[in-house]
Amino acid sequence: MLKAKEKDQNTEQRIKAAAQRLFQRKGFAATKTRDIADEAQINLALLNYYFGSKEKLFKIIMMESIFKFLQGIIFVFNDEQSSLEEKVQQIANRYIDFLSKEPEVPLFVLSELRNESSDFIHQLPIDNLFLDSVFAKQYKEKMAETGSNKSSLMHFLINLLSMLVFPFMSKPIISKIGNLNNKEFDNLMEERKNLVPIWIESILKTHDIS
Amino acid sequence: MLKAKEKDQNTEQRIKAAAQRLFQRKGFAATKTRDIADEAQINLALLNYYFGSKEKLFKIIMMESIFKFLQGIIFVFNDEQSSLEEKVQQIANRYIDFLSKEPEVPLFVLSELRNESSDFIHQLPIDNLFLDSVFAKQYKEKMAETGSNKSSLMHFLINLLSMLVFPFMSKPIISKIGNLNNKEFDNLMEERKNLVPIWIESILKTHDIS
DNA sequence: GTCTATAGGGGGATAGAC
DNA sequence: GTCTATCCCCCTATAGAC
Repeated sequence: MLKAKEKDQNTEQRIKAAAQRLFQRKGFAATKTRDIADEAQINLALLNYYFGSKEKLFKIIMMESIFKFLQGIIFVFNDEQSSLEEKVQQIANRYIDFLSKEPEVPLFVLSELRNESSDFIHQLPIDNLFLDSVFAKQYKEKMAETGSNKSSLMHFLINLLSMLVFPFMSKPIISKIGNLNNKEFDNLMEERKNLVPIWIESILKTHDIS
Repeated sequence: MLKAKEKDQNTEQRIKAAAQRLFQRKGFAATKTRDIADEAQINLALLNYYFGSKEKLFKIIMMESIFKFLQGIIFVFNDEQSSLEEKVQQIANRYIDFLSKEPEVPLFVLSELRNESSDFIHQLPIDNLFLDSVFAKQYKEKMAETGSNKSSLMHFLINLLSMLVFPFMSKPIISKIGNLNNKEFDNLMEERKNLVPIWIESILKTHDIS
């Protein structure tokens, strides 16, 4: 099905939009070029005309998805103006908003990434982007009395991302376990925008990270 | 490659073990029956002889994986003897141990589950298993003063599972961001056995879940 | 740029010998 | 139970007309 705003898009954009939906929903191997052509309502041959091959098209979608996935944090990490607490709130807002719109992205990225043959990860320019970030520096300062090390910093990041991203990935199970319909699930996620920063703060105050 | 202890297994077991490794690592669509036959070092025709079809074999692996994934919590939920805090510690121990051995399970289960056409979820006997559990009852009692509702209970469960499961699913990205080798990553996970229960407790004491 | 037709190969499954 | 040989569909990709 074409979405409303895609009706006047050109062919290339239509193919990309269709490919994104299908790849993200079903993965590379389960998505057939015929499905993409149908979804975009274009002729199958046009996929190769514009993108060369299924794999090339996939790589484009994957790189864009990874970028979106990291976008939520990368730009916030090195903001010199905001405090650590403000950064946490920023990240929470960005991720919940983003994932409410595109909930399939993290599962898509991570499940295609697990195949070690795909070396998307090594291409990413994030080598010490986090460890040397303003975010990490502010964390160390805040934890100076308690004594912080790399482990505690990583736990901090893991906890933040876990609480924001995992619920969207596990939506089917969470909804089933909690007997939630879509609206109830969305409300729960919206609540987490404010709750996660509070919880993260209370974890930091625990001071038992040693 | 055959693992050591599989050398003396019979053919059926070998096929299942190989199928499990490949399905969990690459998913249904990306796994070829020929790959499974090679991995198990058996003749391709034997796969159909024992299991009928690729899909039937897959369903067996999937049901077993889902069971393993839920096993970590289901049996703990309704233990009448242990306190809520003990249950949290139990779940942390079980999940970290299990996921350290079989880290691919959650990503496998969740990525195959997202395809709504697969109705594995509806077959699961977990309808009000959690909401009516001893675990949930104990949570309500503990939170009685603060005032607890279904939302806060679900947030509690989501936080617990997130902090335990997500880091294993995102290992490639976490390792890359934190510049961690496998040993460092494993150590970090082992630390979380004790840390997650502490953090969960400090979140509960926040009393800002409203 | 867009279409039809088809090449070419891969992959699931089975027949039938042993 | 295990093997070889093979069927046949489906999928990606392309040639070539318009």
